[in-house]
Amino acid sequence: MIQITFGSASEKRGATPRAASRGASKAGRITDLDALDKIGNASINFSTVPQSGRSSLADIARLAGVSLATASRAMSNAYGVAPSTRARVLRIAEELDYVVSPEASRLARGAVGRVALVVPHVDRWFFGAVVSGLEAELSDAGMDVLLYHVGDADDRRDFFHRLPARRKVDAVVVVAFGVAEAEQRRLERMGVLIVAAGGQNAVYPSVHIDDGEAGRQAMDHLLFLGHRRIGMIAAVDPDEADRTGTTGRADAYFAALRDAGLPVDAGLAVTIDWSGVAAADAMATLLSRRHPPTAVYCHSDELALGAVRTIRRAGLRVPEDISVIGIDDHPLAELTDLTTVAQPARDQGVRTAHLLLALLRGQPTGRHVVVPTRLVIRRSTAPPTPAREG
Amino acid sequence: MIQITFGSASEKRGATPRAASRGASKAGRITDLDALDKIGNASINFSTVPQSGRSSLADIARLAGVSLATASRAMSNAYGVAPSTRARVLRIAEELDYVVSPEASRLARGAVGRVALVVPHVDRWFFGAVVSGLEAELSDAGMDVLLYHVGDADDRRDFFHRLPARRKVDAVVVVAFGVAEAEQRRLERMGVLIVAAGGQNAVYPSVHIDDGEAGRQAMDHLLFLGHRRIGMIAAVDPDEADRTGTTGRADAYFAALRDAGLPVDAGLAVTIDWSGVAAADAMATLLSRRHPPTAVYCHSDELALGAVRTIRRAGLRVPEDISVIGIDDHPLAELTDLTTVAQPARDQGVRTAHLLLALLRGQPTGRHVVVPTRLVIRRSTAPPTPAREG
DNA sequence: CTGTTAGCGCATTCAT
DNA sequence: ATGAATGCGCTAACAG
Repeated sequence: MIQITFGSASEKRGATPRAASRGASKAGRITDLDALDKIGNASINFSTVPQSGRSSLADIARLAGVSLATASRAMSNAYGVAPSTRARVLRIAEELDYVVSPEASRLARGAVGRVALVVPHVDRWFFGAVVSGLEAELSDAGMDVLLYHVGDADDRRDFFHRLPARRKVDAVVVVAFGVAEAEQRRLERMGVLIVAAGGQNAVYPSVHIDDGEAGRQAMDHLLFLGHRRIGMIAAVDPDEADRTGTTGRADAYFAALRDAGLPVDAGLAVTIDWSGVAAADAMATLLSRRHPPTAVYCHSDELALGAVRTIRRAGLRVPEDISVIGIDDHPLAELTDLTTVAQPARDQGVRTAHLLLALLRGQPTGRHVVVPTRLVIRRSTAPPTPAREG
Repeated sequence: MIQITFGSASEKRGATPRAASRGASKAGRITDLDALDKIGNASINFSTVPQSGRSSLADIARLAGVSLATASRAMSNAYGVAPSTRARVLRIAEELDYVVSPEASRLARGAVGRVALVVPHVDRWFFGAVVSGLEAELSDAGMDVLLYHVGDADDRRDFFHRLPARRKVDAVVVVAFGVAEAEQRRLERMGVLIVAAGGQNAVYPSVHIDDGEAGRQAMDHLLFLGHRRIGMIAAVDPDEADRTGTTGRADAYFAALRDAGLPVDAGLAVTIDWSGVAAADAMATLLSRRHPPTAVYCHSDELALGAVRTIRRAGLRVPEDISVIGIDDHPLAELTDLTTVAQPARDQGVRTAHLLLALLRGQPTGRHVVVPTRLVIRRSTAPPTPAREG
């Protein structure tokens, strides 16, 4: 027979039941779900649908003819209960569609099994991808994922003031943003594990790319192609001014120029916030120089696309007249033939989750994971045209 | 009357404490946080950081010289407590950095104050934007937001099998995807409110655009420009075959053609999944026709960008040789000068949250909200070139 | 307005 | 292996 149970308790019980259900569901999804529906109740009418979890452990215990304690053990502990008893309890629970009350369970146990994700922009690709990776691994580990979106400075201030996740989670993941010192202290008052995903953050365990290296790969590619007058469209998060930010991408620009023995033209580096349209404007600025660059290094693909738009509108071609390179390997970079330095986004989320879980379990682990980036050459970069080099 | 409130008690505490802290924060964010940190403890050393919530309501009550009940009331109820008493309790709580235990509170209260977001792709712009809107409104309302990512068919099956959110939430929001009938039955067993965001879903209260109308706007624009041979790159979610899907965008294509008295060339409509690279391939297919279209209507901006890439690689120009239109108004559509039918993404999330909250409070409300779309003309569409009309 | 008293549903000692 | 008894921290009657 199909032997499935749901809810938090069942999640800890080991693989047996789920394996069984998978085995029994070869027939396909729909059929499978239908079969499940038939367990315990045939009627599907909405008003008749038994609301899961309307019964308590006590009910189960009574029906199974065991004590509350035994029922509890049967539901959660791997041993300490006779196999036959356990089976009986589980069956009853199944029939009643019983689910343990997470509130009660957690209250009694003390643990919470939840983690908070603090994200500045869920709607930007990179953040979404990181969150996606985090969610997958964390929920696989049986944890619930709470989402906190701190878009603007107000959200942010409010979050750190109120710490709404306080006492609700075992850990918090700050996704790709720097945390100011004062904010750090607030965070620490939560008394929970803190890790950073996708942002260089020395104070917390973290996984991130090496921004300096990524920038260097972009710049070196441009230099290798023969460009000597390279512009930069740099971005900073307006809220990050005083934080442990990632200036690595900007530093790389100057370092690469210096190492190549090239002069730095202050007029060729413009700093904006992370906005494509701002980048478009910035590109216009660069084109207004007496000697515009033959190539532009942008801190992200989105910025790069903004630059490309302006270049095209000016009647120039990419890459024949001006080369453009970004960082990220945004999905649309492939569609827009943009050369870029790829960073694994989802993977950073996945790894952060692993780091987090290891830390939570007290397993030994490194505090920082650096994931590699790599140059992806497409059609937005090429050697400079002699005519324009002058 | 129904008198429901959500969130942990401390969140409802009224404006007094927060107002006070805000009042003291005129000096700026950092200083402000510093000030907060100083309340109750001066030492910041990590090992000395008082873990918030290590004290219980009982402690507060004792220190404030009141009973547990009064302390509880002071923390959560708006009235029934003498202002002076309440102030005292609140102050003590503040000093001890006390936070109510959500588990205990919810266990005793019965309510949960949480909602689950079920999302197929957090890393795609539209979904991220909807989630962003949902999160903002829901957390403003004091609700916690649980995220469930059901990427592929396996995730999906697993979610509906296990219903991991069972008993953990007051409501679930399915973000932009159809729910098969069998899945509906599973969902309903959760016995909670279900609403749909950003997807046409007749069975649940929902907010969405009119896909047929959106498609019609795109097609009509193309027709108005004079195009007679229009291709379509249609997309369907591979997992959505048997669900209450949105075929509206595809239907609009045929309806528009019919209304314009134009013949339908089966070879000009190709259906793929929601992938830009697949769209690029599809465009190649269209270009391989004996009479390629002079304009292409794509079900999303991402698909449109894929089409544009192929067109350009073929040495043709957009829009001179072939016009391309999408749907969404993805942020990058602006940067890539793509003409499109804009749909409000974040706003759909916001409105869904409002709908959800109203429903939860038992307030009267319509079951379905349709948000408008509008044509955004950029530079990827133009009248057909006579030479190519042949 | 405030204090007393029961639970909320479950996980754990202890016993047996 | 199982049962009885406590307690997790808080809220909601119910008195006073």
